[in-house]
Amino acid sequence: MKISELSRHTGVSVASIKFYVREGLLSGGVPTATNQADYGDEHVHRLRLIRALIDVGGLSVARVCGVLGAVDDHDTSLHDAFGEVMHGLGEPPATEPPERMATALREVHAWIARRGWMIEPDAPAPYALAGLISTLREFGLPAAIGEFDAAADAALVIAAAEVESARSMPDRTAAVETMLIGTVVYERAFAEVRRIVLEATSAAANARVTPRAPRRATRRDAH
Amino acid sequence: MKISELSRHTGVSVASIKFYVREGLLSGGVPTATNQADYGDEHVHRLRLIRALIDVGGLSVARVCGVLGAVDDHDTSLHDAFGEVMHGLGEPPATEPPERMATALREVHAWIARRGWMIEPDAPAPYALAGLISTLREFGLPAAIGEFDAAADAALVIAAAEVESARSMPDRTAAVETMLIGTVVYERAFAEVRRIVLEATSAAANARVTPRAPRRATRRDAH
DNA sequence: CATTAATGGATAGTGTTACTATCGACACCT
DNA sequence: AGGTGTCGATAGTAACACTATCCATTAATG
Repeated sequence: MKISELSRHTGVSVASIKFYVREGLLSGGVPTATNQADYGDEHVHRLRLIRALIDVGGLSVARVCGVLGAVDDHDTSLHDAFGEVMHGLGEPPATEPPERMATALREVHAWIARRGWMIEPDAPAPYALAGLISTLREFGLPAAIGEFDAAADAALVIAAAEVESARSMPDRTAAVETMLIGTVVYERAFAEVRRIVLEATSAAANARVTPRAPRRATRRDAH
Repeated sequence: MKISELSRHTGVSVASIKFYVREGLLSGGVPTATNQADYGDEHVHRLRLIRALIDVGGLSVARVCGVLGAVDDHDTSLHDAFGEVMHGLGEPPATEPPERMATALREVHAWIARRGWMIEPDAPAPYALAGLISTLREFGLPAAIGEFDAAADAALVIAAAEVESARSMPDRTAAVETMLIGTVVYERAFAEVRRIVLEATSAAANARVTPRAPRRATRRDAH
């Protein structure tokens, strides 16, 4: 496959493909002459993965580069590679005053222990969650940790399915990629589900207050 | 309060505050002289809101401007303002070939109908969800719509609490702001919960395969 | 076989975003 | 009186993600 065909198959411009190769996200094609190289299905696949990470996950090119580095490093186990990936997906440390969220952080850790989960001590997610909880409280929302139990249960089911999908993959790379794409895409999917639910809830609450007679003119209807 | 004090209270540089005022995100202080203006608590609050939208929600300054415009427009109801906000939070339309995700879109709409939700027909979330589902399938993950039922139930509980919090606010602006901050921050919090769960699940699956005797040398331990 | 189009590799340029720095005139504070 | 703070305006900057151009070479086409 020539680079122009790779471009057409993936919808990524030739110039961008060259850019990704330069940046080390994508390996170059196999050279068949001084000015000719051959690209295969693995390039198509990798390119799709890159675009999903950038478009869906909102990662920077540099971040994608790091994450894919962990994917390609065959010396790490599936779980370790996945840990790397999780670490790479997280925001850079918030550099926030950690004492402001010390209470929330204790709650989060207690919650994790209560649920019996094993989390690496330097995982960024608990810190991030604690920061978010204290932000919510700052804005007057109560935000008890128990609110997340139902969300965690929902996530557990999907996570188990994802891990199962990944483990059933033919090779390690495919497994890591599956975890990766699952993490990024399901994460956004959860967010979209939440938005749908939120809109429905808001509409329902609105209907309760302004009940079932939409034809009755209000001040706003006239504007 | 002088601008330098406002800066110290919020951790936002004076130059950035000036920039936000220029861009219309933040109103200027009340001028007390040619070169003096007075800032109040509402500026502190607004600035925190802006930073939360940018840092937590990942919105661009332009997006924040639009969203805050809806917040400040007193001619829209709480629900309508919230709809504006949801619309403003979404990604710009994916410009993806919609036929590729037609199946997923039908499933999403059927699911929404089945759950009895009222969603505005031009809401971006269902399209986004459909796009994500077809991306998942493209990568070999089954992604049935029913997988999201548990997540939706979990979101429902929190959404109801959020709407309740918002409706109990003293004024409309505070209510919209509460919805806004809730949407953005809970969304990220859900994502972090998911990451914690995913890591725990991965660790548990790993432990099952390589059980409780980490000292037993494997091929990989030696590398 | 001549011509046109495409390729690889290299380097330089572009548009956007989110600030940041500087400036001059003026004002507050001690 | 003088040093710092401030306003409003304008210009500059750093990062990012491409995009454009160049050239020697080679594939594809008539």
